[in-house]
Amino acid sequence: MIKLSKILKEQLQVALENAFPKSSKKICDSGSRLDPQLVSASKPEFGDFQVNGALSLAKIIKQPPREIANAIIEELLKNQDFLKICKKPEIAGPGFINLTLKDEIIIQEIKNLLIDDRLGVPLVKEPNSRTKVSPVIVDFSSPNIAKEMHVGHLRSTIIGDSLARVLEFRGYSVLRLNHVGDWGTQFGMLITNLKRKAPEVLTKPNAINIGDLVNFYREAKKHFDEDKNFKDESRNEVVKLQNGDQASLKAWKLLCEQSRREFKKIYDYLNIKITERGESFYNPYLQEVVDELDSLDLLVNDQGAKCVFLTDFLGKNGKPLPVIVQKSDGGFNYATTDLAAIRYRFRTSPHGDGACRLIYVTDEGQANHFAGVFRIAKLANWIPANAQIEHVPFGLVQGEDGKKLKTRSGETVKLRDLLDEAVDKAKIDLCNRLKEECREESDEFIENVSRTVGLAAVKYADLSQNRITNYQFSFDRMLSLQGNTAPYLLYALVRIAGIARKGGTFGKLEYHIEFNKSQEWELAKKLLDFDRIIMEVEEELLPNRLCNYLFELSQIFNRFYDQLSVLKANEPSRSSRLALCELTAKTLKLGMNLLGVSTLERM
RNA sequence: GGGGCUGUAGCUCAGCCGGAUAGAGCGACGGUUUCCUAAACCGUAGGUCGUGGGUUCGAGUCCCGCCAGCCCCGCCA
Repeated sequence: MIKLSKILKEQLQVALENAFPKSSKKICDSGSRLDPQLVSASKPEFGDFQVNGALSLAKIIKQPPREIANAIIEELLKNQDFLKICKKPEIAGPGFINLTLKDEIIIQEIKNLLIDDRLGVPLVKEPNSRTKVSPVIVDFSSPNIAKEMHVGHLRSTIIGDSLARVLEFRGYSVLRLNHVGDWGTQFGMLITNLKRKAPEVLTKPNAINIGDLVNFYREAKKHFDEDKNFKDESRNEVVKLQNGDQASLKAWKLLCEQSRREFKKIYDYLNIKITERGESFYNPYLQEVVDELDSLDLLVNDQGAKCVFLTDFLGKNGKPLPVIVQKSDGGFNYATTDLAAIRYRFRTSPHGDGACRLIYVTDEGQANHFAGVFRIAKLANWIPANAQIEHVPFGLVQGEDGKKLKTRSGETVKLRDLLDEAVDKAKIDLCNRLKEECREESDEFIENVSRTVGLAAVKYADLSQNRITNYQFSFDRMLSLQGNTAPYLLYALVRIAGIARKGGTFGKLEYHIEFNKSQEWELAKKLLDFDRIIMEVEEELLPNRLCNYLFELSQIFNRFYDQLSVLKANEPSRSSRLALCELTAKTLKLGMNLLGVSTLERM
């Protein structure tokens, strides 16, 4: 319905300018236009849209709001195009104008959506366009090599994937980057341990697996902390690695490959596509970054470390915040890598990605770090004028006690274990219900349903909450069959699939549609709102807006389903209701797909 | 000390660029099944939007102060 609301906005604008030419000209001369403030109605009894502009314009125009509203309406009534779209506008309250769409317009819109795979969501570029659209980069997930993924990676992975999906659907070319921790001092001890414990892995491929590797990490850490010789050797190993020693590089590569294989299992399980480009990728650019900052006179040598002091960010004691880009030992740190990454990602090919928008999905704790790094990138002129760079922060995953989520024994929860537990619980619920309902289903059905429900529950629970706040993780709540949960949405879809199985025909070419019940109108109007929501998610990068919409849609559908029969209705209601079912299913499927959630026909 | 985020019903949370009488879900209480999956639907109860000011036709929303919780603040990421 965004097309319609654009048309209405333009008509209102014209009406406003015709009604108040003097004020309008004044505003126009100052470079803007009078804003009618058209928004969707806050309540059904106010119609479909409300115009708030008359209230705030009262001061500028120097007339009471209701008079202004009246004048706007008079102008609107002269416009034949407007009269085709809306019923007679009404003034309400202190000066709101309520607009209600004509029935035939809504029905026409529903028909349009039924044959539109994009459900009204515009493409950012034409499919045939030859001009290359610069990519949007979504930087998300980013686990560390040689460690297992844990809860800490959950939100970034799920939210990042969903945002990437929405941007892709809008037609952007999206580069999903996994900025894995594949470089740094920890590799010294890992390689040392590897060389001591299992020298054969350097000659034979695939001689270790991640389970061992994780133990290796623990072991290495222990030796490093306790054994002085080991420590020295590790430090030496870091230097060898950085200097490109062949054996060390081989060991490093092996570690990365093994890790990568293990990460891929999780991404495949979650149906998430991501391209690995670790920190090490930017190694060749680190010195350039420091040199360039130096040539711009941004660097200060402080206690041996090269720092950029940010005068508009205050650190301790009210002094400018220092950001270290080269340590006193000559090494680089994460700020340097992040700067090199920003520089590379915005630079044009072949020396960069040529991105137009850069999105970082990390926890809120890194807000300061990114603010500082972004500021330096701006000072160094690495961010093109039209480009956007954004940190998309999210809150902590907490247990039901409100503290950081841990296992019963107090350890970090492994991502794989968490997903398995969700699927197991979904399976138990499913089997109980099958028993109660005396249903017989194949093992394959049970496995598929429990996996889909379990993973959907985990993803949806995370996405359905405003990402900025801390998120209280609860298997019971997310798997609950009531409320704003994945199973509730999946169930609405299953009900529609049931109608299709028992005689409903979807995918017609011609639709004859007539509505005469409030439940039909309410559902129809909700369906028209999908495109607006997607645009909003793209702009605000808040997937919970989409979840909210899908939940409300499911609620409205369930009411419709409960109170009106579809297959047993007489024509033309039967066909009209079938059309609503079809469009509801399309909308739910597309919406959940954009959340990265798979759907089911039966459950 | 400086900075960021958060504070809305018993619990978990929505709340759009400031807009009409602040919304869901869970939990509680009451009701609905010859019918397309009742995993649903309908109804009742529940609020000083942390707090004190300010801005204005209008503030949960914007600005300032305060309180509480979490996080960050030079060689980890």
